[in-house]
Amino acid sequence: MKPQICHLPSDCRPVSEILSRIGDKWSVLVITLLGDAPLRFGELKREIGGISQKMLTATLRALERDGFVLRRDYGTVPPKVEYELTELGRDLLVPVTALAAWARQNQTHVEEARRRFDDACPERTGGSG
Amino acid sequence: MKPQICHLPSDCRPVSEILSRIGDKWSVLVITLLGDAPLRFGELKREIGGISQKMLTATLRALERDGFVLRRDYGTVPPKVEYELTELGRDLLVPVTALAAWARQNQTHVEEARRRFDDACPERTGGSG
DNA sequence: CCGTATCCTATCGGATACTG
DNA sequence: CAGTATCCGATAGGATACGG
Repeated sequence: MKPQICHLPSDCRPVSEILSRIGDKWSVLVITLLGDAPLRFGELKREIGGISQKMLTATLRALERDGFVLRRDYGTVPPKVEYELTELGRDLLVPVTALAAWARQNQTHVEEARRRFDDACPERTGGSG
Repeated sequence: MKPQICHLPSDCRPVSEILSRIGDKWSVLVITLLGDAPLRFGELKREIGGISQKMLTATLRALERDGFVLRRDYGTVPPKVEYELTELGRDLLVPVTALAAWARQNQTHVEEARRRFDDACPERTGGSG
């Protein structure tokens, strides 16, 4: 997810960067789960229940690359790999948790707004006013 | 833009929902700009500088639908349409701003982590080999 | 058990042309 | 100026098969 060109004050670039990263699909989910406790690959997959190996791997790789997640390979047979949040990851968890709290608190407002919009929309979408 | 099925505790669903919405591409940018002042369509487009009409329209529609943005059509010729944050939108601005602040503060840490990762596993970064 | 590679589809998102 | 419709490339992401 390239952050595209941006002519705005310094606010936009890092924010779009982070948002594109953690807002991608499963990242917040993974971060939240790992914020609770370190988990193995399979445990994460089972907990999430709906993610493909490919996406879980990609998500973890990206998170690891960004320094949010630490991959701990025990090098055993059968393989055992544990993932845990780094300090940066736990740090990120704070504003993410705040956003999560907001989302839970205002969830119904958003849903109502959507219903209102969808109800008003078909009569409006043709013209303005 | 579906949030997919999710078997997790109540945390994940609304968060993924919100994150998928505002983390999509331009939404945070638009919200941040409108958080400063109401703006017309063309002003937004010029300020962002890199967004297409299609995407700006889509982004604003989605934001309007979710109740974050109010579309004010003056019904004049030539057309004049102003967009501003609703109360819900301004409310959302709070955790988003917090995340933005975090992003700015930790931007270098992330970049360093990426460099470290790319330096440590050059053969894995590309994915194809 | 922990991945990787490939295929395939849906969506994202830009460029462009057109309307009112 | 504000917005829509269409075409097109790029990417996200699931299903599956294969490998250590």
